[in-house]
Amino acid sequence: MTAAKETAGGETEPWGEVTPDAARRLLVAAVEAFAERGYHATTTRDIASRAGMSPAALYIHYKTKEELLHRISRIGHDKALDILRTAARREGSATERLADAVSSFVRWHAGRRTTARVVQYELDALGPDARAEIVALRRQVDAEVRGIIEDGVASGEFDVLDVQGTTLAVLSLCIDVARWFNVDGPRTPEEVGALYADLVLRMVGAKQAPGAGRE
Amino acid sequence: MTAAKETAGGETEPWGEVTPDAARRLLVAAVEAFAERGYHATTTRDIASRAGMSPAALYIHYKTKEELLHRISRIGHDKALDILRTAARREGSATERLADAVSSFVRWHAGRRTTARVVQYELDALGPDARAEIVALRRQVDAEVRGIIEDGVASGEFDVLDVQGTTLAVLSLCIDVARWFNVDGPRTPEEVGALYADLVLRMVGAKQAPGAGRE
DNA sequence: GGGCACTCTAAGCGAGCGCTCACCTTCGGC
DNA sequence: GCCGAAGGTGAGCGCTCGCTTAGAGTGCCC
Repeated sequence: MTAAKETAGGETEPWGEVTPDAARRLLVAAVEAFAERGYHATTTRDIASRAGMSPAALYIHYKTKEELLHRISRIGHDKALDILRTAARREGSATERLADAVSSFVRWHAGRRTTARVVQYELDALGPDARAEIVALRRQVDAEVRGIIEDGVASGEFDVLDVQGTTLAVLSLCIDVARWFNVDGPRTPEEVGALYADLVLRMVGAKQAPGAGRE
Repeated sequence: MTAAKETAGGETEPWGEVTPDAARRLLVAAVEAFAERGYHATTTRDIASRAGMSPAALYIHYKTKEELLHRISRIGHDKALDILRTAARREGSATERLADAVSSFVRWHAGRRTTARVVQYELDALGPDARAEIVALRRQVDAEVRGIIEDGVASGEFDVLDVQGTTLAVLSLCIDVARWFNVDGPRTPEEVGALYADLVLRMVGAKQAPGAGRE
């Protein structure tokens, strides 16, 4: 009642699982700051002031600046993995599932670009233990995409020489969207998602798009 | 005579254009440090000690730490642009030129990964003026690739719906190699270059590889 | 063989960093 | 109406940062 939900729109509330309200405000401020300037160029004073608090308040909710990055990275990777799993395990042909996976994964990287940027590009700033945890999640991400491609090869839908290499390329293409996507640019996340789904289906030699094809 | 050339092998001497010997050693040290830990996490003391000098020696050859990054970024972008121009302006079909451009561009990003990483991922650490200069070079990079794709569409070799979007995706795919490529990994830069050339030809709907095709 | 330009070092300055500590609120339970 | 837990602040500690300064070593020109 003191403060209403502040996020604008769309899908599930982004950082709803971060429970004390002040902790969530700090975390959102950290995501913005890390995305804009990078982890190492961001100061704890900057994060706190974006959240409307004093520098000391940060340490009531987080032990260190690195713990903030760790929490952000963990939640972000969970979300990314969830998106891919949902697409990979739905009903439909491998072609449909791959197109769905790529377009939704790309939509997330473009639409939630600030989060995705931190999640994908600040991995090296984590300490060894936290890094290992995140790397394990990334391997699961890789496995989901590889699984769809393997299904398509097995069913004869796809024509792929190097499954692991192609998986890597597909993921790389999607992830890099967080680097170049510009909110003020000419493309919407949906448009980029549709374009990329088409490009990826071409990469795997699919017989072409499920519905979105040219005439 | 006191100290021989130290680089191992291949192509043109990488930082040969940096003239006082000490300035080159500092610049090479900075490339390594920036690539490993990022610009903001690298200290001037770290750079100087990698070059075997005292911290103050850096400021004899460079005004600031940022000037070092600027010089690295400038030389690196010149090199990247040179690679693409060479491929784009050789003789041959659009298919051959695109395959050549992608495979050589990818070979550079994988083989000179440390340099490429700094060049592609530390742009935001530059000040407005230096950034503007580099962004102009990037537009030329984009224009070279777009030119080849437009040629292929005009000649009927390629089937592309969104030329600018596809150009962006091709470049994005190549650039991201600098993020994930691992020197100790299972693939050589040449293998990745060949794989990526094949994938890109598929993306543009080329009638398939010029020589490297399956049977 | 003295002067000078060039290169480099030892020492350290002011600033800003991540983080801590002593203390002050607010508020539900009894 | 008092109490303790939870959440917050202002001040500041110890440290390291980018960068500067005074001066030493070296080689080349005349």
